[in-house]
Amino acid sequence: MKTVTIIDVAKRAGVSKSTVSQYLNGRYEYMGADTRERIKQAVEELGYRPNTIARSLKKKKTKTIGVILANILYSFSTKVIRAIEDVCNREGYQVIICNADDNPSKEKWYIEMLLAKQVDGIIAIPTKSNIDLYRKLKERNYPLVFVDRYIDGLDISTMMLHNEKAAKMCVDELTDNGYERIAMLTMEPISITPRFERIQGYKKALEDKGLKATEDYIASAPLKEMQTRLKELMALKQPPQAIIAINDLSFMQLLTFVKENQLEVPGDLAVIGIDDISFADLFDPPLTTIAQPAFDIGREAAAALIQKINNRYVMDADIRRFEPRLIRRASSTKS
Amino acid sequence: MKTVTIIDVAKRAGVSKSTVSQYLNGRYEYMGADTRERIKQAVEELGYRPNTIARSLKKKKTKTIGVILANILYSFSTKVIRAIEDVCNREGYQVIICNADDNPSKEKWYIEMLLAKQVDGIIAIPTKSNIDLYRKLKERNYPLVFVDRYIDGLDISTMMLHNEKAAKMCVDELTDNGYERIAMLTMEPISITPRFERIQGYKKALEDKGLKATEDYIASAPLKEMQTRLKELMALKQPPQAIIAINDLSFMQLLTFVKENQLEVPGDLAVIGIDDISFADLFDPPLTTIAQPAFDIGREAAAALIQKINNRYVMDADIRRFEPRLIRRASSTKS
DNA sequence: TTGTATGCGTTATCAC
DNA sequence: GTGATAACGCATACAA
Repeated sequence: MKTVTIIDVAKRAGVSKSTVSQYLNGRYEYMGADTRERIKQAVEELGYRPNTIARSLKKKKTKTIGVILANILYSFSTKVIRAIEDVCNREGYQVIICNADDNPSKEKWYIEMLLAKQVDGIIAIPTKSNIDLYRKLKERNYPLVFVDRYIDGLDISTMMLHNEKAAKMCVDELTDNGYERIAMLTMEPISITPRFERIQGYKKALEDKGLKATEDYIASAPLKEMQTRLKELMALKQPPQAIIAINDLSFMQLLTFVKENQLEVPGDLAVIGIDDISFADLFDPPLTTIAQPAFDIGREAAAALIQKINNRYVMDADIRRFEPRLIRRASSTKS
Repeated sequence: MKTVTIIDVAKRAGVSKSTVSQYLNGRYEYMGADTRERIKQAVEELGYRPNTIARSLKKKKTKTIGVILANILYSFSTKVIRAIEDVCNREGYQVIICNADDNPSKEKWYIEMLLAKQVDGIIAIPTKSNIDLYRKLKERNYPLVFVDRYIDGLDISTMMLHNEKAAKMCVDELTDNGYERIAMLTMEPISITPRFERIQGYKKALEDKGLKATEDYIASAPLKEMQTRLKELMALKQPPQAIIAINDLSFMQLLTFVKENQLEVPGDLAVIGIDDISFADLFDPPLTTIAQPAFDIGREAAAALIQKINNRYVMDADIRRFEPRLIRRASSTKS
């Protein structure tokens, strides 16, 4: 697999390699029509393919970006990635994906690798632990965009759901339907932005309605222990009449609990989940959800990153909030 | 963001860049302990990061692979990608993902880009249309592994489900439960490997059981028209008693149909689906599925590719079949 | 219009 | 043990 270079093409076409380079970069003004044709021929005959690596070394642009996320298996991440890849493809960029698994040292390793690979920019769903590294990049003016999670004091543009509003939508939908004892189910840790903000929004919304937000009703647990946690929650003297699942994974757990305990929804318990799970319509009864515009978020993140790469002006410290959307189905209606 | 190079490190440490290079590549035998220490210092103080691009240009290895698939939103692809990324990460490779959307020209464009980027190898869920390009790569001995789909006459190692067996499992499960009129629901086109083979397996399995496989019972349609197609199927003089969904997307359609027409499962209609959908346990009744080991497939694909890259012996023309697994739930039991 | 020379940041081959 | 120096494949300023 001997590689054919620009020199081979030049020889074949009987010109110098600069001329070929001109041709390859579309600067046709600088050559005769016949030369151009000869080069075209030579390129085809030799099956020549420019070596992007060499070009990158020279131009200091790789036309590649890196995306660091927790886990591509999460449907939000998958959608974000898909949207990012779409706009990148359109702009001639390619994307390297990195599953950091919410592991700071893995995240750090990926950042280092991406930088060593000279990627033109990075989109990340960051953990809080590499804040120093991110800060250094920011100081160097390195193109960087965050998604889903905000890191305080870093001033990096971030694309995220309007989490408080999403939680408020849940609460309002339930109170409108007459529910008063409303609990929230969340995964741990609760410190990451979306969970934190949704819990805040939940509390505020309850207060707005003149309801008290007791800590008892905020049920947090790691995924594996969620069934136990739910059992405790429902064993309170005053068990909730409705539960808000903070994201799709929690929602799955909640539904499993409902099913195993043969609770009637919404009769025994109303439920509503943030994130639009694929089978919301298929469940019995259909599930009310708050959808977040994952594709929009991904698209805008990619667009912003590319703008930064191109050195166009992008307001940094710019947290863009995306609107949640209530999809009303039967699981939250009046019982 | 002025880049600090190996030369800066050399100056700082008071040695030549060759020595630094030695150091960076771990050939410590060729230097004194003090030099080594000085270089280490210099690297840290300058925050030096080797430029992988330059290294790649010299070594003709990028430690990067490309993965071309139809759509990362499909759960099979997502799992495969995740597994690939895992083993690549462990081996120091990074992965560029490409959503070709089953569009041959997009696929071709991605292949060209990946080659231009000098990726060390490619894993693809190929369309049939770029067979010539793939053949050329194969002839050049370029590291290439296929997943999910087999291309006849190309002799490229392929990792895929034992599709016929999967279909047979469905049929057997249903006949064991007394069903005789068994239909199959599939997306179009039916020419791609998994669909084709599953349909074959379905036919054979029926014959094995002494049942006739009528064309009437093989319902194929694009996703959007599947509801109509199902209506037709169920309107036959002899409608099926059971339907096998050929993959998760078809299965979703089938379940939607069931729900909208308030059919009782498995009383009115037994159902079973290939691919393990996430809510199989949550549906009412729980859904019998045939799971395919997507992670294993991805892992083995990546392992095989890396072996090829390292020039270790890999049997090509080696189609590795992975075992489907029946997860028996209520939707296929005796009515 | 086309050609020459130089550099991008590394690695590798040899001298010293 | 260490240091020049020549590649790697391409882009570009400048000369012709």
